[in-house]
Amino acid sequence: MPYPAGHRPVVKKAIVESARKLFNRHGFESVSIQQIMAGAGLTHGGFYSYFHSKSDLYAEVLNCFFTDPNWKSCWEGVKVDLSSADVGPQVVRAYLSRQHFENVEDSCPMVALPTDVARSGKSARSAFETVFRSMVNVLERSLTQNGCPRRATAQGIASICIGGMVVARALVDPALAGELRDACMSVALDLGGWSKSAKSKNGKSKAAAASPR
Amino acid sequence: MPYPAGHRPVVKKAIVESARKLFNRHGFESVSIQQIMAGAGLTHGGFYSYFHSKSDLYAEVLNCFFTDPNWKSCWEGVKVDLSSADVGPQVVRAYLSRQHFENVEDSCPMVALPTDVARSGKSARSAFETVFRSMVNVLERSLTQNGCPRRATAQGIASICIGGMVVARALVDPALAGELRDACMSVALDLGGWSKSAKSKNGKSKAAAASPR
DNA sequence: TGTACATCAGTGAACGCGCGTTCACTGATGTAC
DNA sequence: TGTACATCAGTGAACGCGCGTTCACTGATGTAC
Repeated sequence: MPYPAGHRPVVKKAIVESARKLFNRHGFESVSIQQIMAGAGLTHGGFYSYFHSKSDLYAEVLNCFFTDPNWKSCWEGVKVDLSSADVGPQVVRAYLSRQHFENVEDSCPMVALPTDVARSGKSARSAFETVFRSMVNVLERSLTQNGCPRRATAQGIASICIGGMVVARALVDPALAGELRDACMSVALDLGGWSKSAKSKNGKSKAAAASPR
Repeated sequence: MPYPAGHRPVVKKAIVESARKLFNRHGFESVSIQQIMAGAGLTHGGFYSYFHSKSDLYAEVLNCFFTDPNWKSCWEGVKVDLSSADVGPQVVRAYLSRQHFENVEDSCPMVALPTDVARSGKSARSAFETVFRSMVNVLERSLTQNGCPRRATAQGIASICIGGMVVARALVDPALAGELRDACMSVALDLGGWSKSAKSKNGKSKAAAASPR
């Protein structure tokens, strides 16, 4: 063997990483196996000793994303502490950050690939669903308890974050994209009861800031 | 000529319509010119007498969407009266309706194609931006006046609608997709001050319903 | 009205190309003796 | 330690295929006389 016994998993991970970045940037259809393998420093022929098909790799890319407990690659460089009580606003701020907006390659797959996934098979959509459920759970746990439907609010906040980023990436005008990210961030923080005015004014004005009348 | 003089525009429109439906369903890359032309009842060879390239057609499909002042094809069958004062909640309800969720072919392109557009050239993204600005404007005009940043709220509502639908389409579990649409609808209506509790209780509880504490 | 011609929308064969996938082979490594 | 062999990760040529695009041609229509 050209490499130590434990080497294949390392190579496999390199292929998945290469694929993740290329898929994030160009989508599923526009990326060839040759490009993916080249990104991992290999030739295309060896691909099928690691994966059954291109679709298989796609599902694995999405699943790997979920496997990472800290969603590290979701917003590379932006620290999110899952054990913190402040995790909700942290997630919102990181998700809608300029960093996450610009870093397409390391972006959350829910932002980069949602419509590709919607057109894909069960395994890809199942992986996507798991990622989404995780995000909603994290947000929900961070909402303070009361009688309101916290789960629905958490789903709404997640949708603003994902939708805002997806739309921002599709616009031409960078200024509008920035404005949209800011708007979504303030609305989302407000919905969660995490906005600055909420903290300073205690429980009443935070809702008023998001609801215009 | 095999057809009356004014026939070419009709045929061109048929090609655009065929392309719109196929792009909505399968994305830009996965649809061939042969399929598009077949959908319009023609063979592939004639395509280039109507369009310069496949990308050209793509931009035109998106532009046509904007051209339609009533966004008819956005939610085929769901009536939205743009002159009504209630247009905001009408748009939200139509956008997140089960009908719009299921009707992929006639779906709003911001739901079906946002990531395809994000990877495309300037013309496609410019068309997308115009559609988005229109949606935000319609929502903004429907928000009642007060000192709050109505534009930011309108952008947030639009992002919930688009994001909620994009995510719902990518999930495997239909029940979760339905729950998500409902959650986004209630959060969005609440943000706009259009929820039922807002109407009945007058100005205070509508905010509380969306903000969990 | 009838004939000859010009127009041009649409056809379908052909082009080069890159794709996903297969597979016989290479050659570096580990193992047996 | 040295030799012969087995293993197998990775290579690269080859496969059939469908793509976007081009273009010589067809044949139905409109026009001129």
